[in-house]
Amino acid sequence: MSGEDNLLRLVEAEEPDENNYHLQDQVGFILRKAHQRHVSIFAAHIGDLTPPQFAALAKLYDIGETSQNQLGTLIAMDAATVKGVIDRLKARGLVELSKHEVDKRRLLVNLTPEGREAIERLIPLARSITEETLAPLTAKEAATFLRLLAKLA
Amino acid sequence: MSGEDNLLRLVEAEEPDENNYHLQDQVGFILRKAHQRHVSIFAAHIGDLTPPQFAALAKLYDIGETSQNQLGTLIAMDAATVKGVIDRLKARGLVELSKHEVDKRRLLVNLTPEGREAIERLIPLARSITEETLAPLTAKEAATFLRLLAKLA
DNA sequence: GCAAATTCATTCGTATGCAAATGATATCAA
DNA sequence: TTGATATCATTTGCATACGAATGAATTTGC
Repeated sequence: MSGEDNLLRLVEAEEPDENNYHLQDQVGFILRKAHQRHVSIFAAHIGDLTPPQFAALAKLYDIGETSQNQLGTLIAMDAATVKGVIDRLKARGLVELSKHEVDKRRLLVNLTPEGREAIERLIPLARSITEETLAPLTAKEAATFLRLLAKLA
Repeated sequence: MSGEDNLLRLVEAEEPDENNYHLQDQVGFILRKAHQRHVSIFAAHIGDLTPPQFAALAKLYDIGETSQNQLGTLIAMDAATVKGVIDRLKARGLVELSKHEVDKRRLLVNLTPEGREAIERLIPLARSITEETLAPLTAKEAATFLRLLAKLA
């Protein structure tokens, strides 16, 4: 029956099933899809800010004023990407920029009062986003997943 | 000691540690970093093709000719994104386009001989990429991780 | 103390990724 | 049959993401 059909198919294909490549089983492909799903959940909860923009605000709220480059390192963005993100946050009045007094290469970034207010308002929503993203897993599975995911990141 | 310092810090902050928001512990942030790492590994092994371009070729190799829209569904890309990917693969001679005889809305996509040759050459490299991406995990952890990741994607 | 190397930031080019609007075609339903 | 819907593809606009090149400022090494 099914087994014979599979055997026949494999013989016809002249290669065992293990040698076939299934895109949908590859970690990179699934990782990309999981990330897409998260971004979609994020957008449904926080429509007027992207995850990278939120990350920048949350990190500034956590550590206070820092250089654009240092901020990029902390939120895993290269220099070109972080510049664009900060430019857009600045245009919306959520962060302000200033020059480092000593090291003239550095551009300091800090939250404005509006930015602080925004991030304080958004953090509860971010908790919901995390919760919804992990909703397909049990609490135990979610803990395991986060532990293993952190190892890969 | 350390315990007293922590207590003091929490009292000063006037909130328990559980109420703090740590960006680096959020699933979305780690997911984004893990995806970035995978893309970087991919680029180190396959420099002249991106993961989405590879996904398109691999899926066409798997299922044969299909419409651009259907291909997008199978590789998790919206219509606008898949168009750009296919345009670039076409410009490189790896896929060819044709009109559907019956349904004039549809644009059929198929591998060229060069595209077939390319994907056959690249699949072994893709296996290495998967392996390297999962390298921080044991075999058992990797199996668990893929199972849980699939639930989220 | 000075030349070399490094760091910080910017700019350019290319490639996803998605929302929204549009046009062409096909299907459904009254 | 025809009018309303739905599907397929394209285009535009915006937002990451990163490599490479550039320039300014700092640090290192000798």
